Amino acid sequence: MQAQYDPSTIEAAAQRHWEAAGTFRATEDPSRAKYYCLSMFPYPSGRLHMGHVRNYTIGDVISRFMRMQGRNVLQPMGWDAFGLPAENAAMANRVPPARWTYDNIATMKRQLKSLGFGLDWAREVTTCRPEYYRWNQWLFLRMLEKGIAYRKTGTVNWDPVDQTVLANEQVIDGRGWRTGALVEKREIPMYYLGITAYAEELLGALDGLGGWPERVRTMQANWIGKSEGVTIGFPYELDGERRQLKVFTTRADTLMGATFIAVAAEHPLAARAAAMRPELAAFVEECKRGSIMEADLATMEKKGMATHLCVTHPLTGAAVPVWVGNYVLMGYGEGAVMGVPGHDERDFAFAKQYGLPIRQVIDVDGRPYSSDAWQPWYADHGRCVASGAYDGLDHAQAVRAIAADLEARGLGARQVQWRLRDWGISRQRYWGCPIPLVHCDGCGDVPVPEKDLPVVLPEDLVPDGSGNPLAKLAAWVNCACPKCGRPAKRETDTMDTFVDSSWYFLRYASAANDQAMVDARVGYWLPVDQYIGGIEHAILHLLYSRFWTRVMRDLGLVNLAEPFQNLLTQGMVRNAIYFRKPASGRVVYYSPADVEIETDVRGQLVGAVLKADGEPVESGGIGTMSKSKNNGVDPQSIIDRYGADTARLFIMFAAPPELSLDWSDEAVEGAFRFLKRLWKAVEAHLEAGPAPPLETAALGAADRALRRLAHQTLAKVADDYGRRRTFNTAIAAVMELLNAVTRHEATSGTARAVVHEALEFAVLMLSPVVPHITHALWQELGHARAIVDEPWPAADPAALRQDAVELVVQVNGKLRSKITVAVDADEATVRSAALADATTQRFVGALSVRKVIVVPGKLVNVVAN
RNA sequence: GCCGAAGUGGCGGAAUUGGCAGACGCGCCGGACUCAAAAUCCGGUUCCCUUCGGGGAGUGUGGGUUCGAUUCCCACCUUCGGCACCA
Repeated sequence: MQAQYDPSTIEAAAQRHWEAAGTFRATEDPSRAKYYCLSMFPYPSGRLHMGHVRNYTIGDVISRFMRMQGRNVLQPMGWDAFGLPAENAAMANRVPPARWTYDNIATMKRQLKSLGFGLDWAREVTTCRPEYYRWNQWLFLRMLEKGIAYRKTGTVNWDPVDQTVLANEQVIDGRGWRTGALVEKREIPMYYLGITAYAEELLGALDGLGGWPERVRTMQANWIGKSEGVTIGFPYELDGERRQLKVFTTRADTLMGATFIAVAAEHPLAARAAAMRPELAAFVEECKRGSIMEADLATMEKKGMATHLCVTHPLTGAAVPVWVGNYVLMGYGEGAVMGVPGHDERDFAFAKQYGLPIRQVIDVDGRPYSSDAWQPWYADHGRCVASGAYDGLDHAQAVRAIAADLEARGLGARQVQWRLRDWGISRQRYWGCPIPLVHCDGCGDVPVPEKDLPVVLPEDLVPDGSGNPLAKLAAWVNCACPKCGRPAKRETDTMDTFVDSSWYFLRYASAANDQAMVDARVGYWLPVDQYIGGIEHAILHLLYSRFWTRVMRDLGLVNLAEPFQNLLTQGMVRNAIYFRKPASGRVVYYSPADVEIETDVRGQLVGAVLKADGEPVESGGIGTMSKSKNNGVDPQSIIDRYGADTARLFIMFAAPPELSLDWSDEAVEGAFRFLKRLWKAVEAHLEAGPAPPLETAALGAADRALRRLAHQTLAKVADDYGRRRTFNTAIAAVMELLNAVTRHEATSGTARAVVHEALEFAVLMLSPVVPHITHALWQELGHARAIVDEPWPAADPAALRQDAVELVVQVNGKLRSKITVAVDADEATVRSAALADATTQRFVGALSVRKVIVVPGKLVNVVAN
């Protein structure tokens, strides 16, 4: 056996074996229990980053562990290959997005292989290939037929200089990223998918997703945002016609306190009033500028302007002024809200600013109300006051009574409102799946017939930042109308890339089928048993996938509603941030690899200097690895230097998967050191010659203790991998076992036999995390079968047996002593043993014992005073 | 702003159902080996006090429940993730 651990040769050998044996090729086998382990597929951005390594290592550990548990494992991989970064790269390098994307895929695939992930590459999916996205188009047309997909206008960011639509991330401080021009909002026709029709089901089914983190279910529930309230009509007359201005509210009990109405800038009534007053028109225009992002809308200064129109209060008949408010969203509810300054904080601030009346109509436990300053309890539920017939009613009673009265007059109805909006999928971008429609002057929007699918995206265009290059390609745009045959134009919008990722997990199970989107194999593999990905996808991607799967169910294509049975959301990978801020000019960030840390004698950080010039740099704390902060670590550099196993071990050991993980060069070194120690421990054991067979009856106390630890560790590690998913504690437990093995006096034959068993267990238990070194060590330990095909070993109950157990003794809750009692000692025996203990007595002293609490197998607490 | 998390030694973290706070690893200190260094191995390492037996404090802050709280409850502070055209 090699005395030195040499990762590069053993990793190449292990990978060759898996490749040659087709180890990870998954085949449907109804006689075996399947396990579908899915990691979120990457966007091919260039090279793998540490977030990918973390994601895929977690998936690979689970896959390999489940394989050892006897499951028929499917672990596929693919590429989320459409998207904006490819267009940005195209502009920067004048290379078509397709070339850039395919080159990146080749690089990243090589990297994934070098990390030793057990992936079934025969099922690889690439979303920018026509054989994949043709099914996006096909299903979109089915949705159009069913009315699930439909057309309406939507708001986009418009760059007036480049004459192009901007993504939110291309808008920086309200200006276009390339031109610096002030961004405008613009209404354009788009295609939407009716996810709101599924809102009730998507919300209700969350309860059944016990394998998902509670926080993700809560976030989804809040996102869907079911609120039960009342739609209220405020009557008014316009052009001699009686109309109603509708608002939605969950606080109909405060209707008597409504002193104004605020409408969105895009509301028809605002447009109508603006036509008569230039200053209002200017204000409406101002509101239409600026961000379409909710975070910006929520934090911007609340502004308004009177329309000088009034509507009638539906209960009192009083005139209520209508204002335009920049904080009212056209997309939510009716695009208008009733202003109740007395009991809503935002309305209160608005009323104060514009001198609108503030009225108390809810009493909370008789607390004194003053309209001078807002108090948080003003928004609490209470009883109606100054509300005429409704005085004295509580929240629920008042809502019911007011809704009934409004309904009787035809001025309102109880209604369920959703925060969730329909999913706009049109993108005015080139590098995406073409929306299969043709615009004909005579026939309107005509779907491309199924026989003409796919509508293939040309792959050789280079975008220049001004508009969509597809629109400039006459040969592609101009076509014949499928209905009347006359000249027509293709739709140049492409689909949101979330469409691609909403069903790729189904395609893996139906790989290479060119006749259908999905086939019967979905029935065997789905649902996904374990899905792993970043917490940043907790809402959108997961919600869209749940929706899309239901649509396919309703179209009779699949027989399931929930695609992901268990979900693990992994945390971010972070690293230190260092920078200098020159007196003039921009902040410069330095890679932590180029910075020398200075510590005091306790190891506490006192300063940092740049290696290049020895001058100090400032510390910016710790943040997510990113290009902008220059604090990323290229996984390739770790693989090249230490091997894939060290990279995998470090990343799994440094933190539990759900928490963010802080990079540490020293800890990587530590992981490498552990693997060297493991190698050396096996080598030293084998050097001493073959170990005799294990004779359990002949073991001494020390041998029995080591054997017990080895068998206990088997159960602990299986629980950590399989149930708790705390890979860090699993690895720590094997480290403890290895520490015990190396400390063990292994001179006798029986001792060597126990050590041999413990080493085999350690190697088997580590094999999901570090598959290459354990592949080699397993061979060295004398096994012909590859370790990847070995089952998880069974613990021997006899090895776990224990006669005596140590208990903690507390006096008044403080640890004071320890006693050893027989494992089956009854409570009275334990109690008297604790009280008889000399150290316990010293602390009890003259105090009288009030109570003795015995927790079997754990502790005794003596309460005395 | 709204929604969701997380705060424990010098650092990453452990404590699984309310029961020994700090497992495991990093760093640091001391020692062995070496001409020397690296590598490796051994020992120590929460803080404060100590007559070296031990004693006291301690899990972001402030309160509460309990024989017992890192764990449960209330309020607050800080940091991080998402907010619909980044993926």
